[in-house]
Amino acid sequence: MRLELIPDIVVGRLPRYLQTLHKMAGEGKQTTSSQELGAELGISAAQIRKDLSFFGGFGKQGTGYAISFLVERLQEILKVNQVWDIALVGAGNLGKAIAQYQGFTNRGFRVVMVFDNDLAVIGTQLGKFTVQDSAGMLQAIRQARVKIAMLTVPALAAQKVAEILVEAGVQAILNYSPTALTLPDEIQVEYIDPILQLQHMTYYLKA
Amino acid sequence: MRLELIPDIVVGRLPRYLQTLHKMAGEGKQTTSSQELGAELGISAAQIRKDLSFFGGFGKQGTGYAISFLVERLQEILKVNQVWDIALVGAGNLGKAIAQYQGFTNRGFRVVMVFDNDLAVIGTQLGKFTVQDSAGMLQAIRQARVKIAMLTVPALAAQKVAEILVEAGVQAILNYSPTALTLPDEIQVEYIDPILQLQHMTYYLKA
DNA sequence: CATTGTGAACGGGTTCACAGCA
DNA sequence: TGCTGTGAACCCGTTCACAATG
Repeated sequence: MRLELIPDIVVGRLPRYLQTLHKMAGEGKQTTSSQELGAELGISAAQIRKDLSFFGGFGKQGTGYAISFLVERLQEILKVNQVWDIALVGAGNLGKAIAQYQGFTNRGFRVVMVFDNDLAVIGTQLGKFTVQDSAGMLQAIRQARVKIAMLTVPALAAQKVAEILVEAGVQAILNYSPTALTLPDEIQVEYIDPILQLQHMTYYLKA
Repeated sequence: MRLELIPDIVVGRLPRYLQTLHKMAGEGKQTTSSQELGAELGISAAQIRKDLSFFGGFGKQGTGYAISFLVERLQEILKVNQVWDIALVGAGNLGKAIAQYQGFTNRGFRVVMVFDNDLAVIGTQLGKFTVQDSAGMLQAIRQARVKIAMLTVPALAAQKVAEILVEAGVQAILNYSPTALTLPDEIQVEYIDPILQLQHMTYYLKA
């Protein structure tokens, strides 16, 4: 369910703005303009101004936007001015890679638990995590009040696992399994499937 | 560059149709309707019919679409009725996971070479690949006429590596690095960045 | 004087509704 | 009768253009 006081497509662009602003800040820039930000992202200046104006007048005529100020506003809007705990389900190759990924920190997220149902994997150490038995997943997630999960299980298991996650109180799922999930409207679901994106590109390739 | 005889947004939905049709075929179904397919994907029936009609009349009034026939047509349209070779650049945690991923086969893709610039990794075995020195990347890709690359290198290296890939003749890049790439218009680029998708979802979460 | 914020114009994607056909 | 294919209507996101302002 995405209640649309603000168009969802606008919300979807905000993280990209934030990403580029972080990069600019890292380069020591203090200020930017809708023009400059747009050029970096391949988005029109007018669109960036309009998107930001949904949330308030963050800029100054003549000078543009103060980067650090805009970063703070966007973090507030996206609710990433806090750290969200994430449960990772599926400790296969991909799950292992994600569990060890360092890039979540400082962007509002951290993995706090890893589950699998494979006896050969349960109990093994994965970075700083011990892989837990997914039999106890519902309880563990509910108790820790984790609201976000990443799903890296085989396609056939995804729907079932997702339903358990929802029952455990998870409100947002990032699904790496190549399957569309059917879940209640109020659950946020995003998909990552490299094959879909590759196939999109091959359409445009010369044989 | 995406020349628009067919709207790009339509092309982007075709892989999803294909994915669901594959699943239906695997369940033994022979036929489906725009209604049924749409329900599965959360897309309106009218939209599916209109999308498909850009490419031809694939259905039959009264009965719907023959799944195997539609799968073949979509594979043709997306040019995945062949196997595309992929070069993987970056043999870190994520690159390793992708190199060993079994899901590309039968969807039109296979990884054929893996590169890295880290001396500690070059020469090591990664599934059935030996990690090659990225110093020889340009030559190797050019010689093998590889047209698609996946990028799993650190953000700061991504732009530079992408430029080498383009020089080597790569026409499509799937970029897992959290950076926007600036490349010639005719190069296809798609991005995978879990943080952008997580931040999109947190907007809708209750604190 | 550069650049924002925004109402109005525009364009294109989605939905509607129905004719056509197995 | 059931479902496709499609022109027309509709809706919504993007671009335009300019007044406002530091």
